[in-house]
Amino acid sequence: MPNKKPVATVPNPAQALDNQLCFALYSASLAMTKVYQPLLKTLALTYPQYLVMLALWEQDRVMVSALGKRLWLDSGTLTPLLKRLEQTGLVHRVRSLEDERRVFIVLTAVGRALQAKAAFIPACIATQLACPLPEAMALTHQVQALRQRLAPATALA
Amino acid sequence: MPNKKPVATVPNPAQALDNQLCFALYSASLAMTKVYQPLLKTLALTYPQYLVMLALWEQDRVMVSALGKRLWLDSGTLTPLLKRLEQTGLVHRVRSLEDERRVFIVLTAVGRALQAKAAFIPACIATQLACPLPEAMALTHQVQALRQRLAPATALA
DNA sequence: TTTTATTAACTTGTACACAATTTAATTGTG
DNA sequence: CACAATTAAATTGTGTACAAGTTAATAAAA
Repeated sequence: MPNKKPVATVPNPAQALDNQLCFALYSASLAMTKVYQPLLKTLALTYPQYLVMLALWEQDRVMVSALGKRLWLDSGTLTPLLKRLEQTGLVHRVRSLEDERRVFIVLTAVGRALQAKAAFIPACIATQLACPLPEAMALTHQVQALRQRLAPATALA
Repeated sequence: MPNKKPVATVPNPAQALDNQLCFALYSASLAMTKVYQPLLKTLALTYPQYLVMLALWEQDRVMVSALGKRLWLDSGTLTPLLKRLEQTGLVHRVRSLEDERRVFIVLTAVGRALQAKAAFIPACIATQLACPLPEAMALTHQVQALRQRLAPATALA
């Protein structure tokens, strides 16, 4: 074992890990994923796939790029994910005839039916959050507002 | 092109994407990463590597598992990341002589010196957040509290 | 109307995350 | 001491994320 003691280097609070909003978001988001995972396993969905399905249950027959805009993800992420959803029979990927660059994502009957099977999840999560609904909603709005403020800094298109 | 119109399926607000705290966190965290990225590029660090360095600047000469506890990450994630940091000369990975299962992570001189070079980042981010500091701190605490509530649900050890 | 520019999706390569398993070392127990 | 149980890190395999570049199709401009 190294024979020196642990070294605390800094007194710069701006660099303290626990003062980083980014780290709070990052670790909370990962922790959230882990809470969803056992529930999603029963549906054979990954967490990002679940988000895609939530978006499609609201509106399907959308272009890959529209889905990306909704989820803040690019085609490099979505294309392989959507191919997996197609392979598991939840969506169809339909090339547009009018404009063959476009691919529309359409729910299959199975994909649409999955919505009812997934309906138990929000309540289940709410229980595990141990957080009053108004408080959870307020936090959701604050985080959405933050994302909105970050968007112009990152959007290139 | 599919000749049917877009289909809005559901009136279940619990399944609405914009009501999901998980999605707010997920997308905000990814957006945050994109804001950091051009800054971190000047330091040749990825975003998770930056978080590891923040942790090590607070305290180095720590076991991989201790670092994992601090960052909520497991050895499957950290081991390859730390090997990359070792290759770029920022840390040493020192196998303990007392207990050869353990690996201590120790900053190199270069790794320690990087802290000063990274000191500009928090202020730069704060500017782009366009968010008053007290508000950002309050949000940080709320998200940390949420993570804390999620932890018992996910912790297995 | 050729040419140029733009667009949409896809592909490639790198780096996470993490479940599940493996390896090796240490500890605990009889 | 033997030996089962535990521990720490590493490995393997799958699935994101995304930058950068490609391909093919459409739109715009000369």
